[in-house]
Amino acid sequence: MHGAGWCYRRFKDEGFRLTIPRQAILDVFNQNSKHLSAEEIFLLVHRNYPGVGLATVYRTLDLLTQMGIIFKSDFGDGCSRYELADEATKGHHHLICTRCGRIIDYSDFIEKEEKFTKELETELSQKYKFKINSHQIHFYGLCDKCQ
Amino acid sequence: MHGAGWCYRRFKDEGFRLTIPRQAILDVFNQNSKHLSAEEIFLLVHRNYPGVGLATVYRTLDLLTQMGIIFKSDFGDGCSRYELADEATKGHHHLICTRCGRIIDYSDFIEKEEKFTKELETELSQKYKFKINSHQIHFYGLCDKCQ
DNA sequence: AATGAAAATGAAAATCATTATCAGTTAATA
DNA sequence: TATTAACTGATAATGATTTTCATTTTCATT
Repeated sequence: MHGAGWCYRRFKDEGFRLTIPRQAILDVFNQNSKHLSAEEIFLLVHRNYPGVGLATVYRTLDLLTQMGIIFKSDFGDGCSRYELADEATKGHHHLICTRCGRIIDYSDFIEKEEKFTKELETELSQKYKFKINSHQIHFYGLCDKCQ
Repeated sequence: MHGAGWCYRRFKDEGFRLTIPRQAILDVFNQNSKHLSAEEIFLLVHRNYPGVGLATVYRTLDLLTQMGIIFKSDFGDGCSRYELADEATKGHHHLICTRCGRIIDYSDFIEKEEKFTKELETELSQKYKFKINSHQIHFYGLCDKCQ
C-alpha cells in the first residue's frame, strides 16, 4: 500500500488535513479485512483512540470516498460498507449470499473480467457520452453453507 | 409482460393473495419507468388508491422481491430502488452518474455480457461452491451533462 | 512562541428510510 | 355462515446516517 507520505501529500494538495482520527481510520483499512461498516470501523478505531466519535468516522469515510481512496458499497444488509480502492481491489468483484449475507471476494478470472469491462467501458463511454470511473460486479446467490 | 392470470396463479400457488394494493403496485411497475423508490411507488399508487399505506408498499415490495418478480438495487442515493425482473431487464446493467445520481439503463452489448457472465458464473460456482441466482453490473462515472 | 483563520472535532439532536406492532379487515375454505 | 389465516392501514419504533454547534486543532504568518 502507499506510504503515509503519499497520503499526507494528497490530503494537503486538496486542502485537507491528515489528522489523527483520519490516520487511525486509514490504519484500520490497512490492517483489517475489507467490507467494513462505519460501526465496525468506529469500534476498531475506538480500541486505540477512544475519543474519536462516530460522526467523525462517517465524515472521514465520506471524505475518503470522495477522494477515491476507499470505495463504498451496499450489499443489502442495511448499512454501507467500505474497502480500500487500491489496485488489488480495483474491480470490486463480490459473491453475496442472499441468505446469510456472507460476502466473498474473488480475485480469480480477473484478467478475463478486465478484458471484458475495458471493452464494454469503451463502447458504453462512446455511446452514452459517459465518463466511467469505476465498476462493480455483484453475483447474488447461496454460499456453500446455505444451500 | 406476463398477464394478470399468470400473476394470480403464482401468488395463489405460493399461498399469497393478489389483493387490490398488490395489483396496484404491480400496475405501477408495468406502466412506469424503472428504478422506482418505495416512496415514488407509494405516491403513484396513491393517485388511484389513496387508501393504500406506505407500510403495505414496503411489505409488497419485499414480497415481490422474494418471489423474484421485481429486483431490488441500491444506487447509493439513500434508498432502495426496484424494477421488474422480467426478461428485458434480466442483467441489471446500469450506468450511474456519481454527481447527479442519474441512472442509465443500457441494453446494448447484452450478448457479449451474457456470454461473459455465463462463463464467469460457471467458473465461480465451481470454485466457490456458490449457487449464483443473479448478477448486477454497475458502472460509476459522470454522465454527459455532468462532465 | 503568539496569532488568526480555516478546518476538523465530539456530543447530541435531527433526519429519513425502513421495520415492527397491533387492532381491525378481507378473502378462501370448510 | 363460521373459521381461520392472510392482509391491511395507522402509528410507533428502529437504526443508519447527517446535521448542528460550540469547541479544539492545525497551519501559515508574524
